[in-house]
Amino acid sequence: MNTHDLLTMGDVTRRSGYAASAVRYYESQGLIRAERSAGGQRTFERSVLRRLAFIRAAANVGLSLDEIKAELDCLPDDRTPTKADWARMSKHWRRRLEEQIHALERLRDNLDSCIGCGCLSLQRCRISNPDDAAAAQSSGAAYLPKVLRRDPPRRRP
Amino acid sequence: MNTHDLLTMGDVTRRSGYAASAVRYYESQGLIRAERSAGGQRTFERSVLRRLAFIRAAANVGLSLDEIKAELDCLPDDRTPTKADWARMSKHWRRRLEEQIHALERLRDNLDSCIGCGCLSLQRCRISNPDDAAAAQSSGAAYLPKVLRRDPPRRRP
DNA sequence: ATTCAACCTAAAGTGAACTTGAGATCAAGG
DNA sequence: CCTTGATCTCAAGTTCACTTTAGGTTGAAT
Repeated sequence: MNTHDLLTMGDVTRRSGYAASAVRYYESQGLIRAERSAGGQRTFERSVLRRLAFIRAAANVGLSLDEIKAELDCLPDDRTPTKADWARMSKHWRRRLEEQIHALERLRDNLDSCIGCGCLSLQRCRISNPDDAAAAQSSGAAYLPKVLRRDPPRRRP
Repeated sequence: MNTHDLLTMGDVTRRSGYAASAVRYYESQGLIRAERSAGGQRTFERSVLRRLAFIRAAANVGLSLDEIKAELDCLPDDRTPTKADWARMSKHWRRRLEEQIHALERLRDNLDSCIGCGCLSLQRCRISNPDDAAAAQSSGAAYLPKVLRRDPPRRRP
């Protein structure tokens, strides 16, 4: 560990939990920045740890690296983020989180009601038999909460 | 649309919302089954729509195709699933859904408390500054809910 | 001075989940 | 019969988010 306020790659991997290859990749994609020592080795400012933590959390919320980069780009890395910066970003996240939570809750509740409804044959239960609804309406899988619906193919982050 | 009770590829793509290539892929992976017409074209039983809806929902819950296949393999496709079949599978899902929901809620609440806590500089707030906690403890990103933590590298579906 | 872990780069590889392309065949209407 | 649109197969390509490999350099400790 470096007592100086610049971090080595080793410091960063140990403290962020990311592999060096991932850290280098994030740098190559412009998500984090690194200076170089005389010999060409990376040196990081402490703030990179915050950015990496942010990246992990955002990825967990389901943002793609491109989206994360877009968010980070609004956060000038030469100054400490202000409350306004943070609030702006979190509004974004929060909406996403809430959507995910509600979508999952709806899905869960549909499961519950299906089990509870006694529709043994699964013939008329909406969740188990969405094809009829689809045939009647035209769009397939209509019972799925919108946020979770991956329309035609998945776009997978 | 076919009035017969066997479906063509076109019926299936229209009614499931999946692309033909995806349907063929799922067949190749053993997630769904198809008979063949004299000329070699696929014909599907209606139940394939249920399976496809199941696949989409399960994928949305975050199951990989392998996991989905494992679940589907417990569902004999020659008979209508019983309540027991369904209950068994849903127990699996439900736990997963609940974990995801709780994890997201915890993340959201952390965001809230961070915004509410007035830590303008983000210097001492745990969510914005997990590096200090990490340094003190040793494991990085300790504030992330366990289910969401993607430890070293991502496991990405 | 030597050693050796820690770093570096560039390019290629990985796995999941599909999609695309090429070229051939099928099925149904006119 | 002919045309047209739907399908077929098989191989190869795509995207994402990294990791692995190979081979060379750095820098702190002995």
